[in-house]
Amino acid sequence: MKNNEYKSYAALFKALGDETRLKIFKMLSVGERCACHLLDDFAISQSTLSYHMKILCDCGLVNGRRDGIWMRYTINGETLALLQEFLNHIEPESTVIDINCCNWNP
Amino acid sequence: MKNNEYKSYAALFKALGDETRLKIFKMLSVGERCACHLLDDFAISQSTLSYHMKILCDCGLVNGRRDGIWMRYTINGETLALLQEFLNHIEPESTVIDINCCNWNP
DNA sequence: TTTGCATATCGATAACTGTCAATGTGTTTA
DNA sequence: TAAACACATTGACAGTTATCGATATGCAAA
Repeated sequence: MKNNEYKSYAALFKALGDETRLKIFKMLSVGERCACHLLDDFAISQSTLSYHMKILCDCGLVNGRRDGIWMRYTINGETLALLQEFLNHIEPESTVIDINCCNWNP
Repeated sequence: MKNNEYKSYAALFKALGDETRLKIFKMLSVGERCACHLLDDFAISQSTLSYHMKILCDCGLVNGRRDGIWMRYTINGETLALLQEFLNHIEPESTVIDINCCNWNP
């Protein structure tokens, strides 16, 4: 994994690191949803919702499409798969000791 | 999933939403590592590393143990598994249309 | 083409974040 | 016990973030 790719993955985690956005993302997992209905589910203003949707879309986790006067949002499965893969590839080897650490003497 | 659990999961995502912390977490996946060696790998001050380790430990993603004058860190596999499970359970149903949305007329 | 609706953008603002240097705390060794 | 070392905490500060109200933009129906 190239070094600067961490920045991209960090952006994905950060996007989901806000409670409101995480709930929105989870809601989208059951299917396409329009902004007006998302707005009904949260005690936030319309401009704030738009701000959060922009963050989710900009990082690639969510796709938005215009349908007349409405915006309809869906999860971008490819980006989600990338993130799942990244996380699933982390397997903690808790038994491995850092034998090179400082003056480690077993 | 209870409503307030989103706050906990958001905290986990947020913890990994910083490039430095994400790299640290990935490094720990190969085994236990002490703070002094982590410090060598980043161009940050000792106090900043301590700040990041506190965030990773507080949310439960990382365990720290004192070993003499050193702190040795490992990934908390249980919390990681929870996060993996959360993310893996999100399966985008892109074909599902929000038929209840506004005045949808197919 | 004017009006009305849904959404995006802008400007302001309070709160939070990441960073450092300085200092405090806990542990080991001389 | 004193000194040295590793790490944590504190205070300060610049940058970022989440939020809102107001305004702009884009679309559709009248």
